[in-house]
Amino acid sequence: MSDQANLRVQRLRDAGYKLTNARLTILTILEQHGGHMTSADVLEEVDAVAPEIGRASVFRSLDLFTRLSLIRPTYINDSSTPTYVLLPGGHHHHIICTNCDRVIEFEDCHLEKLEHELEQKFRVRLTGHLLEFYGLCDNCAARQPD
Amino acid sequence: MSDQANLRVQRLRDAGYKLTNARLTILTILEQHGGHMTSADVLEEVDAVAPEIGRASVFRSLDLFTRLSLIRPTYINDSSTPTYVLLPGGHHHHIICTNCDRVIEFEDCHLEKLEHELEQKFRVRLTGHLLEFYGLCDNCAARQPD
DNA sequence: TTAGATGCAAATAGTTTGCATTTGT
DNA sequence: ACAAATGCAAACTATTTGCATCTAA
Repeated sequence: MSDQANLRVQRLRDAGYKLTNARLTILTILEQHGGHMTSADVLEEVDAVAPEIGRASVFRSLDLFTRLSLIRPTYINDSSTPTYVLLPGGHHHHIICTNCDRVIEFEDCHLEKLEHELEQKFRVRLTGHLLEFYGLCDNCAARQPD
Repeated sequence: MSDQANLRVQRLRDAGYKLTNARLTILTILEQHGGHMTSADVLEEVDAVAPEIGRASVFRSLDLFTRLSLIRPTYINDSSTPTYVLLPGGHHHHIICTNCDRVIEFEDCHLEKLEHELEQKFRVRLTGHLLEFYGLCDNCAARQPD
C-alpha cells in the first residue's frame, strides 16, 4: 500500500470510522485507477472485484470519503453523473474542455500561500482543494475560431 | 439588465444560439439569485415565474449554459444534486465545509497569471475557472478538535 | 459486547428522450 | 421559410432507504 493510501486509511481511523472490507476495497480501487472515476465506474469495478459488496455501500463510502476530503465529486463529462477525484496531499488540477469534455491535468503552485491566508482569515481548517479552468482545448479552439 | 447579464446574452448570440424566452428567463433567474442554485431551485422558480416552461427546457438550458461556461455545476450540499454557480467575468471562489456544507465565498487573485501561462502552455482558450477549498468551518473545527 | 456498517431489494428522485408544435432570425 | 428550440409525458437511470444481519474494535 502506498504512503498516500496509508494516509487516507489513517484519516478514516482518526475520524473514528471502522476499517471495513467495503471501504478498503473501494478506496483501493480509487487509488489504482489514478483517482478519476464516475460512480458508475466504481460500481462496475466493485462488481468485478468483490461482487458481495452492495451498491448502497459504494454510495455510502463515496459519501463518507467526500466528507473526509479524501475525494471530491465534480462534473467532468456529460454532467448528471459525478466523477470522483482523489484529493491527494499535493496538487491536482484540471482544465476541462466544455466542448469535448477532454480533461488536461496540470500541477500547480501558488496556492499554499492563499490556503494559509484563508485559514487565518476565516478560522477554518482546510484539508484539500480543487482548481478547475474551463474553456476550449486546442482541438476545439482550432475548429471554432471567433 | 446588468452589464454582466448583457455579456452572457451576448455570448449566447455569438455562439449562434437563439435567444428564446425559456433561456432568457432561466438566465435572469440565475442572475437574480446571486448565482447559487440547485437544479431543483431553478425548476421551482421557473414554475413560479413562467409555468409554461417545461422541465426539459430547464435542463437543456442549464446544459447549454454550462457548455458556454456561463455557469458551472458543482457539488456543494448533500451531493447527488448539482448546484449551479454563475461564472462571472471576475472571481468567485468557495470554501466548503465538508461537515455542515456551509459555503464561504471569497475573492481571490493570483490566478490570472496562471491562466495565461496555461493558455500558452496547452494552447487552450480559457473562459472561466472555479477554485474550491475543502475543510472544516470555524464552528465545526471548534467542535471537532484533533 | 455492541455500536456501527453491511447487503439486499424496493422506493424515490432526478434527468433525458421522442415527437408534434412553436418560435427566433 | 425553416432550422432550431420548445413543451409535454413517458421512459430511464442513478441514488437512497428500511431493515435484518453481520463485524470491527
